[in-house]
Amino acid sequence: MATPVRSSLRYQIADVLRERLLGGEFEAGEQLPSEPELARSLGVSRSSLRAAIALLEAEGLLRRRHGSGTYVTERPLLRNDLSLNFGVAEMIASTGLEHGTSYSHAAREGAPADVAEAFGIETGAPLSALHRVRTADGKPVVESVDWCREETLDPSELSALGRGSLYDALTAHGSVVHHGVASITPTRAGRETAKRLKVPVRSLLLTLFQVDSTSADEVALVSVEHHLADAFEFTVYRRGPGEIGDPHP
Amino acid sequence: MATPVRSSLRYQIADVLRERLLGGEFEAGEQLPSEPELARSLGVSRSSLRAAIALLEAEGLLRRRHGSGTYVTERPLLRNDLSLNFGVAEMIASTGLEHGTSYSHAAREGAPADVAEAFGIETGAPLSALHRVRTADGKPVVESVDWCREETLDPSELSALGRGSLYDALTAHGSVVHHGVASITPTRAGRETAKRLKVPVRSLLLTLFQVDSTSADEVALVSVEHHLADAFEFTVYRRGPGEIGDPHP
DNA sequence: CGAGCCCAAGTTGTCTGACAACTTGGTGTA
DNA sequence: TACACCAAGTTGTCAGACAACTTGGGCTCG
Repeated sequence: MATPVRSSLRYQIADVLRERLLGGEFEAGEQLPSEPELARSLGVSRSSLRAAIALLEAEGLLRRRHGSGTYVTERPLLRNDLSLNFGVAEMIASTGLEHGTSYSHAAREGAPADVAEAFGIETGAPLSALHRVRTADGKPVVESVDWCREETLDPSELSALGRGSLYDALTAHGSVVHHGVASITPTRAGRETAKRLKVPVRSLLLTLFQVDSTSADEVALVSVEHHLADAFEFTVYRRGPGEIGDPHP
Repeated sequence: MATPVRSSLRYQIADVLRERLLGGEFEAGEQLPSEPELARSLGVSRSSLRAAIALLEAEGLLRRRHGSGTYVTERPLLRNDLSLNFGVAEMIASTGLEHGTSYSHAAREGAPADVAEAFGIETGAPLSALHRVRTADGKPVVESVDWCREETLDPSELSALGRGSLYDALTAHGSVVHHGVASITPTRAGRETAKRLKVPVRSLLLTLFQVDSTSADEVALVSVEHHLADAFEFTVYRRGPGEIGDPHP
C-alpha cells in the first residue's frame, strides 16, 4: 500500500545529475558530454535525458546552447535557495552548524485569520499548532509556528515529533508536501518573540508566511517563521527578462 | 538581421500557453486537452509541446499526472513572484498603481566592496551608477542604485534613460540580461534613505541585492533596492520536498 | 602574409511513430 | 452489494531520423 510515489524517470535522472554537478564532478563553465553519449552512459534514452536536463536548466544549474553544447552554470551554490522547499533543520545544517530546539509546545488552538484563510476554514476553527524555537550551535535563530488539520496530525503527535522532520511526519500520514508558496516580509520582534529569541525588542526579523500543499493542491501545512535578520541569507534565482515571455508587441 | 534572438520553439509554445492560462481560458484545476490534440491544434509536434509543458510545470503553473491528464494548478496568481525577474516599474504597474521617479541621478563612481566582488573587479574601480527613487501613485516606495560597466552604459546614457527600462537599454547595447540572483535581507532606513523615501529613520525595509547576468554568465548589472516594508508583498514558489531531490544530504 | 570565405564535424532542436505505464470509469460476475 | 476485471484514454519512454546551429580548420584570394 501507501503509494510508493514512484518518481518519473526524468526526475531520477535529474537527481543523479544534480548530485554529480553539486558534487563537483564538473567544473563551472565546463561542457557536459553530448546528449547521445550521456544518455548511453546513463542507460536511458536521449528524450528522457533531455527532459531531465530541462529540469536542471529551469533550476538554473545548466545552460544549453543550440549547436554548441550543454554547460554547467557558473553561479555559486545558492545559500538557502528559496526556490527549494526544506525545513529549518536542513537550513541550519547546510551552514555547518549544529541545529537544535530550545522550546517546543504543541496544542489545539483556534486558527488566526490568515491561517484560516489559507486552509479555507473559519477564523477560530480548531487546528493543531506547533510552536518551536530552533537553535544553531545553541543560539536561538528562528521562532516558528506550524499549523495543520487535526485529522492529519493531532497535538499529541506533534509533541512526539522529537527530532523528526515535520515533513516526514506528514508524509507518514499520507499528506505528502509537494510544494509551498512563501510570502516574505521584514518585521520587528515583539515582546514574546524577542524573549524567546533572546534579542532586544524590535530587533530586525525576516518573516516567512508559507503555505505548503500536496500534489493534489490541498493545503497540508501553514507555517509562520521569524528568522533573525543576520542568521541566514536567503537567495533566489530569477529567470528573465531576456529569454522568457515577452508580451510580443 | 543583428541576431534576432530566435527563441526556441518550446519557449514560444510555453509563452502562448502561459498567456492563455493566465488569461483565464482554463479554470483552476481544469484538465487541459490531451497532448496529441493540443499539439495538433497548435501545429507543433508532441515532443515540442511536452518540452513547453515541462517549462510551465517547473514554473508551477501546470501539473501532469501520468495516465490521467495535465491540469491547471490552483495556486493564486503570485504577487511579485520573485522567481521572475523584472523591473520596479512593472512591479508597481502590476498592482494597478501609477509608477514614477521622484529622484534620478547618474554618475561615475567607485565600486563598493560587494558590488566590486560581483563584477570581479577591485573595490573602488570606476563604474556607472544610477541612483533613483521610484514612486507609486506619487508616494516613494523604492530607493535603488544600479551599477554597470562604463563600457556597457556610461553615466550620460544612464541619465538619458527617461522612462525607458534599464533592461531595454542594456539589451540595446548588446548586453541582454538573462537571469539574476537576488539576496534578500531585512534592513532599517538610514538617514539618507529615510529622507528620500520620506519615512522616519530606522523604518523597516526589505533590501534586495541582485546580480543580473547575460546568457554567457557575464555580470551585466548589479542592483541594490530598498523597498518599503509595506509597499509590496514578495512571494516565491518553492518546489519539494515531496517530489524533487533534496538539496544535498 | 593576412583576412575572409567555405566547409565539415559535432552539438542541440524538432519531428514522427510506436509502445509501455498508469488512471479512470464502466461492466460483469460472484 | 462488493469485488474483479476490462477497455478506453492519458502521460511516460523509447528509437531513429533529419533540421538548425556552432565551431574550428583549411582554403582561396587579395
